[in-house]
Amino acid sequence: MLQARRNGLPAYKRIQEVILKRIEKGELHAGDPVGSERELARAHRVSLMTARHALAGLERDGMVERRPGAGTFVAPPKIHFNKLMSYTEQMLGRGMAPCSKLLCAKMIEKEPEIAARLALAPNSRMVKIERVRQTQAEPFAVETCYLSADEFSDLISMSLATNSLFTVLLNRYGVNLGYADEQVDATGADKRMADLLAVPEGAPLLRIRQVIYSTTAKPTIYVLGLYRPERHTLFIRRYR
Amino acid sequence: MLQARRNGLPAYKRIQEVILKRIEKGELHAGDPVGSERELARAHRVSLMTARHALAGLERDGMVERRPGAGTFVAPPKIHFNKLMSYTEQMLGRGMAPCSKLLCAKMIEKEPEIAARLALAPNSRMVKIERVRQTQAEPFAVETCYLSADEFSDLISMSLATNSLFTVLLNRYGVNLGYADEQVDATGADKRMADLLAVPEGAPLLRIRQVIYSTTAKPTIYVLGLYRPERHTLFIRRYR
DNA sequence: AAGTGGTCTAGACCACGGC
DNA sequence: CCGTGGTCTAGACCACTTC
Repeated sequence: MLQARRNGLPAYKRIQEVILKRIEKGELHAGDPVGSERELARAHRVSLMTARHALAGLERDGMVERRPGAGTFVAPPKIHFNKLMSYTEQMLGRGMAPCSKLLCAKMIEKEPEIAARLALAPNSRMVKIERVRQTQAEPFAVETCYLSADEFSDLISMSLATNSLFTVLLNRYGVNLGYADEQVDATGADKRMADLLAVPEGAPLLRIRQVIYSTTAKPTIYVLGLYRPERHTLFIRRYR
Repeated sequence: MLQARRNGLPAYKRIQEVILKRIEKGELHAGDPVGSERELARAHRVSLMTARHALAGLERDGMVERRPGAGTFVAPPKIHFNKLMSYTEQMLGRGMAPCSKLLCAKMIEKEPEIAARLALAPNSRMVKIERVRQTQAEPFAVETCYLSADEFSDLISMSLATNSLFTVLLNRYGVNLGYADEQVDATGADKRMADLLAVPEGAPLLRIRQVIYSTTAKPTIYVLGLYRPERHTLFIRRYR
């Protein structure tokens, strides 16, 4: 019969999308059976192996659980550990309104240490964007982003107060972000930070240095974040 | 022909093991082709789908990279991000000698907040183990572990100065640790910590609270760690 | 053009779970 | 017992990369 490939999609992906949509719509809840391999194969008129491939993929993504001899069931909603999310996404995920104040958006050069983090030549021009993150009127973080000026020159003129940097990068430049390496430690607030974050000078702050890579493994953004510990905790899950 | 299942192993796992062993032995290096699906199928006398299944599994585990139209190649050795490792394992992995000083190992009770982290009744008895971690003579962390006294009562009499807690748990109690949830923030050193870590009072410290779960998802150890930031940085990789 | 991975078929037997 | 997922066969066509 050969794959019909309506939608241009492989059969196994079509099956996955049907199941995902049913979960999304609320037709299927955690613990509900999603249908056996044989059922799905019959319903979608594909072979067993193809239905199986579809379910195996969903299991790998943590969407379903397969229990030998029993069936395949919708997995309980996962807490997203170790996920790379923009500030906007993080806030919305917690049901809060993202709110930040732009401190500066300008060109810099001769910052060889920062350039090195982005794998650029030592004296490369870079865009620097500094923002205070806040909940209501209370500041809880200062985040400073650096990007290559060559690639993202007109970023400084964009409305980053209202748009997520991630979104701008994707829509304006077609850059998809893939993963990030973070370096976490603690430091004391200097005078300026103390002022911006409304804490005493020398107060302990959580410092996160983050290099965000595109899906093509190119270092794209360097972020230096300083967080008030009583207002921001980092959650990590480690696996054996 | 039916699967012969010598070794009692499925064919695809046998194929995986053969490849993994060749990498381990140094016969195959990063970038080397591991053989095409068709080659492997012929060599192991299995069908294409089975050889394919073997390679797909290795790819999921990050051991090989598959490039359509080109072939399947040994993946570059991966840095172990977000891995749950004992202090001993971490030190050995960096080529350093693990060294720690036991401050106390005793029974406690009436610590409802800690008991709650381990999903125990509020007034449960627990084992408390407090250790200073150091490189040479320089202290860089204080780690305090809590475990259920019911299950691990004779832990206090064991030689934790020489043995990894992870190892003791596995060998003595048959407990296999699976994953951990960490909560990271910053705090200031109180008088006692300042003393133990040889820093000024109020100095910023990285604080990591960790609940370590067994492979059966049972909360087993609660660890409170305080780290000197200039001597200890946390590395995390986040994925999109 | 030859070879590779990606998708797919239409069957098969096995071990295991729940009734 | 019957249905489930887990493994496997012996073929096939497609899109792609490499030469």
